[in-house]
Amino acid sequence: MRDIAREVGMEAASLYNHISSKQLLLKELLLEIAQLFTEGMKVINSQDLPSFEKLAALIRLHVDITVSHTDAISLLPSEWVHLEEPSLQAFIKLKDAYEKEFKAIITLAMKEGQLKELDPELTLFSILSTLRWLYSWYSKYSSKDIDRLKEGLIVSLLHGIKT
Amino acid sequence: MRDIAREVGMEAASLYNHISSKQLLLKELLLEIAQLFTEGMKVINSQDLPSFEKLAALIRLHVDITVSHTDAISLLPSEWVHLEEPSLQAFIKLKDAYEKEFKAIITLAMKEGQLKELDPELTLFSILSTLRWLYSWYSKYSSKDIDRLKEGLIVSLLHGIKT
DNA sequence: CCTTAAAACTAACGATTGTTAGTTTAAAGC
DNA sequence: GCTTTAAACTAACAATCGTTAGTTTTAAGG
Repeated sequence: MRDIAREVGMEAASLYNHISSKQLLLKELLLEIAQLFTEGMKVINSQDLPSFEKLAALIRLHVDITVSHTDAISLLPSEWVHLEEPSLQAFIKLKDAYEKEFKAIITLAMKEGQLKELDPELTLFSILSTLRWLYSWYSKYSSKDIDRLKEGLIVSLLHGIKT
Repeated sequence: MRDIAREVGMEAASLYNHISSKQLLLKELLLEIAQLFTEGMKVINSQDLPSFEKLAALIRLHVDITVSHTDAISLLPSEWVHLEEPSLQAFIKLKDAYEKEFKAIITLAMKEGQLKELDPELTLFSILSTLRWLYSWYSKYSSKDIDRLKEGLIVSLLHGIKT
């Protein structure tokens, strides 16, 4: 809390005029981001798209959220375990639901012959790992290149890199 | 330190008969793993293999180290930033060298027409992200399925998932 | 100008952190 | 059986943690 206070130019105690606890601060940051993904998934799933295109849209969603919320999203992979109940359960619920829907799209795409018939779990894991680590890396792309990054990821993650 | 002590069944102070500081504990864990990757890369690079096969070998290397050192490797992605000098510089040096060699193999594979001519940096990032997150996920595979996991990853990451 | 309310401050609390000092226990070698 | 040494213990330290209480400053409205 003293680090945060220094960063915003006040004393640690003064933070408590704005936020009631450190734990609540973490919760608000993480659940806000989780909501963004949940809503993005909802929008994409409501559209009448081929499942392969839904996967491409999900990749673009991750890039967009990463670019617009880089700081908060850098906490997501490692810090959510420090949430306390009931926030922890709420977060896990959103996370599990998101991954379940993501996997359902992958499975459907495989059934429809748009993807190779591989292990859907491994495929999900492989795509999500890359998208979750984006924040630590995307800064090498200028804001103008974000679209190129999106399409590059779609090729890498979906079409494959082998000739 | 008290948590670690409880886990090994002794008092926190007793740990100092075996290790001189918490910081040194972190350093030994992380640098040992970093060495494993560095040596693995050296072995693979010394072999006379097509660059595409070197990439497959690197994927197998990551799976092997993840399986054999799961606990220590789970610290690698997020905790290395807490290393103090000079260990921090030593670690970064190994990390940078590893990524540089990995990228060189990717670039060569592209030049030789074994991979599509994509952004090598993005390709590296995409592969490494997945391999670095393996630890949080591979436990769903039984020890007999490790070979299947390796080959599944090679397909996903290199050959691509699209039909 | 005076009042009021938001938001900063200082000072300190109890808990926890990594670590040290000094002591006791356990096991091995002569 | 005595000595020695490794490795456990208890007790406590200084520093840092999140947080609270009480006070002062700042700025807006009547």
